[in-house]
Amino acid sequence: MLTKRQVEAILVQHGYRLTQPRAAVVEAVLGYTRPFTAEQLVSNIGGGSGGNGGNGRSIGRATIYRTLEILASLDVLTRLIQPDGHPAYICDSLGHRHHIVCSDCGTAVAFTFCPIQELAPTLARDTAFEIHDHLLEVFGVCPSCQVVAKTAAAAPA
Amino acid sequence: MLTKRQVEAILVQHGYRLTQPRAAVVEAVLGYTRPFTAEQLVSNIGGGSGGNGGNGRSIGRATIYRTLEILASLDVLTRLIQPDGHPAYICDSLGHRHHIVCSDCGTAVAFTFCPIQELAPTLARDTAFEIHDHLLEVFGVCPSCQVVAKTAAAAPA
DNA sequence: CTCCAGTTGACACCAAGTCTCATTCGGTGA
DNA sequence: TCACCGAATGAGACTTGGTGTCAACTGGAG
Repeated sequence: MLTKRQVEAILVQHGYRLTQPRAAVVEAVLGYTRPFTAEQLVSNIGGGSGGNGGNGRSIGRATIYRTLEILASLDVLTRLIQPDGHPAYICDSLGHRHHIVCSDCGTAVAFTFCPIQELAPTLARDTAFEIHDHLLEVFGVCPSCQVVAKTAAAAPA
Repeated sequence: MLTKRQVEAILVQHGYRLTQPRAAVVEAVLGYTRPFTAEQLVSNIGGGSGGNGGNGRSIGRATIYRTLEILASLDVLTRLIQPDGHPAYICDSLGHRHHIVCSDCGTAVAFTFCPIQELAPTLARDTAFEIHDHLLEVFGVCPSCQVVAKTAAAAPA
């Protein structure tokens, strides 16, 4: 997992300024252990109620969206699609990876193996397409939600 | 490819009424050879300009969204994600399939081979998740757009 | 310390999709 | 054929998620 320092270094390396709002977004983003939406971040550190931890400044909606876009372009964040179809972000190590997301609690587990990389040559040959990119998300139920579901089924209210 | 009759039969089989707006949506949907968005359909057969073919009735936005949802739930339509991240629909034969979509012109080609079905057992074992569903889209450039791109590169304005 | 370009926050705007509700209509039973 | 009933419809307000604009601010180089 990346640290705040590392992310800040990446930003500076790419010519982005290190501002307080950006630091706050980075800190918030690193605090999430599961996928979060831009709007969640807006309601956490933008305007509204506190829970900010450090300063009392509120961060603009546009700034949050812009910063997320920058972090995603630097591969600090991965953009993924939630089971409900909405886009979300998740922060984990660098590199190409996909996620398996729990439909109940939203927990995401990354896996680095990408079946598309194997499939691509065949697919390119069969369809004559030049393959540039792909989108892969797997949805299911995580171990702890499975336990909850079984418990609920065994002892219905 | 399904016919209008077949789709109407599927609707009736599942207890849905066969109404004029639904028939119009089905007809419009079957007319598309590439992915279309709900909003495209709204501007085609809802309100606005004609091009309706048969009757001059305009179909409500809500009705179109509702009908698309029904058709998708009956597997008549497949819901997919466009290169720009927006959801779209495509109408092809029944059954589980994925699409490779051209980032330039939007042409989609289906492929029935699903790498996730092979990957699922391993993934379930490694992550302890119970796998229920997945989302896979491949993006690239179709043969004709490749030709266009090469022609444009060879003879720049 | 000064300066300036990058960045910010506020807010208007837009697009896509959902919700509500009075009205309409398809299909069934008489 | 007709009446009836509940599903379906259309209009439009509303919600949600995201973008664009612009004056003011600020990090950091000199």
